[in-house]
Amino acid sequence: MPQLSSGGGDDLGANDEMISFKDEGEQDEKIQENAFTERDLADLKSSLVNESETNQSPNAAAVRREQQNEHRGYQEKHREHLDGVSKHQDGGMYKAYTGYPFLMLPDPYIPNGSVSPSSNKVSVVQQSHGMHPLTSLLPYSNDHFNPSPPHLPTDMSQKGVQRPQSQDISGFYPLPPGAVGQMPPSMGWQSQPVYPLSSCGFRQPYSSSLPNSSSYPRFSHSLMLGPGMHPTGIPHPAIVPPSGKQDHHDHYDRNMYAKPHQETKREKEPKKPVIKKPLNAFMLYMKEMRAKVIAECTLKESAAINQILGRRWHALTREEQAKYYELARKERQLHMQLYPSWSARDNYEAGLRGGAGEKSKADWGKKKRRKREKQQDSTTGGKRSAFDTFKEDGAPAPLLPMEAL
DNA sequence: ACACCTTTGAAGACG
DNA sequence: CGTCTTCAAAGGTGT
Repeated sequence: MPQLSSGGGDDLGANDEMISFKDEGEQDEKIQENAFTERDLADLKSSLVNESETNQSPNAAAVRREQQNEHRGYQEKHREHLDGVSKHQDGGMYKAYTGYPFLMLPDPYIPNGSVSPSSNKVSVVQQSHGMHPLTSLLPYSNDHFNPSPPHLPTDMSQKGVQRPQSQDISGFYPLPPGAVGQMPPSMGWQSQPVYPLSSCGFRQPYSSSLPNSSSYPRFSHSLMLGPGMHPTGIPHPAIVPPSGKQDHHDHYDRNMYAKPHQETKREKEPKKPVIKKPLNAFMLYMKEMRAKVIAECTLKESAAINQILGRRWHALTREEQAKYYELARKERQLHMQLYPSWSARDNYEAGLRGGAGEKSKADWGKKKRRKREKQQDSTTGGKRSAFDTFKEDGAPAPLLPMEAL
């Protein structure tokens, strides 16, 4: 991933977060050492963006309003952050984190898991069109976010490391090879509770006193047989019909099972189902928070919403982000177990985006060329970011975090 | 009908 | 090994 400044001063908290998850031991010290500095840089950059960024989109005003609100909140958070840093340097939070991978989440899916059904407090801001099944793993209440000592085999995401059938994962998704279809109903892809969206008061939505998720309707996967079905018989959100562009109502949305017209269309074109990439931490965050932002900011345009979400992501504390990184890690593990032979490259070649099925190589090349041209416009040479947006808007270019120091 | 926009992160490709 | 590229989601907008 292109970084504004690679090396010593990581510009964004997200990246060093990943380092903290991925590396053990030696990284630990570095991270504790740099915990404040890096975060501070991220804060600095974020505040720069909030203060000066302008937006050319039709929703620029709303985005700016959001920025201002966020910035106010951010300043408060920044004060708290100082306390947090001292905690980290005491060997608290990050000591516990360095043992990546770790599982600190209570398991709402395991019938006899560590969390009783009554304590299955899963606070989910439900989108109108579905919820990622793993999102329910998020213990949004900080009370439940309790980093525990790692008890997983070390870094399963490392290449060359054999993918273990980790107990943790098999607990979530008891999927021994060849027996993956025996997922207990409580562990199937379920519909998620629908909680009312907040108003623009921007309250913290993650109350720990949430209704028992068992009181919400569930759909056992036996009801979900359909195009999004893994060959093993397990429906998985990563599988989408090859009809091209993904239905905006998620493939794991219960509504997908009530679209016979699409069904007939698929029957006409029986193609190999497409296995999508597992969602990363930010994607999971977006999925969860999108509805909230829409409600608060009365925005609908995804591009604008994503800008806001990007800023909010950076405004999150490490602890808050860690929830999503952990969730994403589980997502990847699950994905690896369900589709061991899948590679992200499969979807590169399929040319899924926009997808009327497979794209010709010429189209694919065109797209690549366009992207290259676009990136050449950017002085950073990397992907556009909120930071880049500034520069295009003619505002004086902000100092890069390192330059600001 | 479909590409684009916009975000971050993961992973593959490539020099 | 470092950098670049693509794709995950989303839905309004533009062609």
